[in-house]
Amino acid sequence: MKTTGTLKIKHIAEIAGVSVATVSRVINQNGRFSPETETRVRKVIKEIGYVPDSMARGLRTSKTNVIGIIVPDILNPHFAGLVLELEKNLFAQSYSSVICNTNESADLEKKHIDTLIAQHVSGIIFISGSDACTATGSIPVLYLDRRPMEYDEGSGLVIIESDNHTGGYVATNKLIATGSKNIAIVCSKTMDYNQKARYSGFRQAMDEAGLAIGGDRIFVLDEVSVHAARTKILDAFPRSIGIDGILCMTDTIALGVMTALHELRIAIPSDVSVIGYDDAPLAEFFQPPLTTVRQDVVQMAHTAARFILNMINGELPGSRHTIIPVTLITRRSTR
Amino acid sequence: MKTTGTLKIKHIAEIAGVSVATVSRVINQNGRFSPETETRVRKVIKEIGYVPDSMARGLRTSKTNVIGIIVPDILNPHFAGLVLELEKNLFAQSYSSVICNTNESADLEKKHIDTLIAQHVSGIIFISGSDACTATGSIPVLYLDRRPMEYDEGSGLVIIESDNHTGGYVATNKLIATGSKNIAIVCSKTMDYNQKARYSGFRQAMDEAGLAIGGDRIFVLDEVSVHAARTKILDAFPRSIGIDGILCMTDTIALGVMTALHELRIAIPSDVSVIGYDDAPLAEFFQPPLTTVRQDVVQMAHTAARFILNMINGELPGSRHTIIPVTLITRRSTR
DNA sequence: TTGAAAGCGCTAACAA
DNA sequence: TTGTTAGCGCTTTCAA
Repeated sequence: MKTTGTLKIKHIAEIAGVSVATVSRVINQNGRFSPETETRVRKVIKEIGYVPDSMARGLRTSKTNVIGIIVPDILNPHFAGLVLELEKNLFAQSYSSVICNTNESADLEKKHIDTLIAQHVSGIIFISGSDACTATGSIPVLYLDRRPMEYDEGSGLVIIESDNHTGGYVATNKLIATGSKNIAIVCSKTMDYNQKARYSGFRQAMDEAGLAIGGDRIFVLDEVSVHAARTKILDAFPRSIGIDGILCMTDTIALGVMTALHELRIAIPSDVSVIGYDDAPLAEFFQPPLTTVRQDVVQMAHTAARFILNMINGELPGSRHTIIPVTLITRRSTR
Repeated sequence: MKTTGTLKIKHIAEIAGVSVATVSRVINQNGRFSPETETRVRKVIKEIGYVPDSMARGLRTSKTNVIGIIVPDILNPHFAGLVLELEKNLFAQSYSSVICNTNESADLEKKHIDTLIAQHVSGIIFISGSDACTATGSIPVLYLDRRPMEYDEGSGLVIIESDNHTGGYVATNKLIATGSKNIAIVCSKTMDYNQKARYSGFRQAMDEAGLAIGGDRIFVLDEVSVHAARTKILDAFPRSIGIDGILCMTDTIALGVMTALHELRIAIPSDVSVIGYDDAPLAEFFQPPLTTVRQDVVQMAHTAARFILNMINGELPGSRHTIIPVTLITRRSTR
């Protein structure tokens, strides 16, 4: 086994006593060739340790077996989990993943997309929800977890998301079932479609229970961070009256809320129940352990990987709009 | 701005009224061309949104501008941070990153390396500490954070790591300075070189203070996880006597330790001080906020990116063995 | 300062 | 069944 890379298809052809075309046919299993030829060629390839130059091949076929993954923030465990599972599934099908962290910047995202296109990636998975997919030409594209617009049959977009409406609904119902009546909600200024859906679930549950949604019980953060949530609660909570349950749009927010509540000497859950969203890796070790809505990251990524591969092969994805169920994880931050 | 990807250098040349060679020269900043030509060409490129085909370019130059990054676990915030910064630095220099998660499996790592080689990556950064770099042929390779063997001038390895010995040393000294005398240490069964170095710092500090290292105060975990740490402390702590300080090899371990201590109704830090390692994103929100050793992930990644690029360009890396300083972050888990 | 043209290694028509 | 050959889009001599 010599150092790969220096030998070309021409050498294989010469040694095997055939033409380069034949070697190519054997490698790619297309066209016809006699069994003897195939055996001879394969033998030479193996002996000599030949590996086709994926660059030349890619130039010729414009197929790379590389998938671009656009992700807003790989430090967020939810996205990291998605990326990890995606990479795992794709790799198992002989696809490489190029992960592009956008840090929520549209500019950076655009640059990344240009690079991916220049690399001729076979497909792009957007976890970012940006509408930059319009710039991707004819490359198969799919949205995972986030999406750029209200779902519309005619848009032609392929979307895989988790059941955010139900998530918000069951979380709120949990709060209601355990005795909360004056329920607050903490969300971020940039309400994306996921948060909107969670909010609509919240509203449905409140409506069904005949509970009012107080405008002064909707806390809006400038950004999603523990710090922002803590500050907001510290500032606004003392002025609010009678809040006995808080629905947080993410576990990160929930941690900030709980931290503030501790500082205000408000007991969780006896005074106030807190519920999060995502089931972050550490959520079970918060004080108290956090009741939260778990998204099925494995299933989401698995489905996305399958669908993008379908699309690359010119097939239809299993579905244009897939909604993955969520699970309520009950711990001790609710009564 | 049209859809990129379908236009080639030839189109730019036609529109700008020059030859493809000139366009290529402008893009690559080599050869000579008049300032007016350059301006005109750049304008067209920008207007039309042209991006060179990296495949064709790669075929021609046999340079891919892709770096492989081997990482054990992207879900670990420490590694995720490293990867994020690496990707950021590399992207700024027009390099793409292919992130390969090994899940600590040597088999999977080997497969990933084969793929990277077939893709003709320009270089590989190992965050995994595996010795699989021997299989990479003549591709520039560099170790970041972890390494496969005791440092040896003659090995020819390029290693960038953080100052683990000093980290263990200052952490232990913090414990000692705040009154701990019977100090325990929690590490994992698979003591890698980082943990060994932290341990040697611990030992030096203990020696200097004339403190004994009790064999019954060394807790060894089967794996690094909150759960394993919690279980171990719950089981072993009640049998140990007089422990008043605990040095944890990672923040994850520290969280498990603190959780167990809470359950055992042992107060932190008044009964026992706890100190962690890594300064995980959530460490400041633990109850109480965790004193820990922060590694300079940004500097580590920055250095690694610079060095691998050096090596790819046939230069020597800045140094064969770089040690990045650490910082003690004092919070309230120590007295 | 610029252009023409020869490939980089491979695949896929088209011929034989 | 096999071989010949024309490019894929780009960089880079070599000439002008």
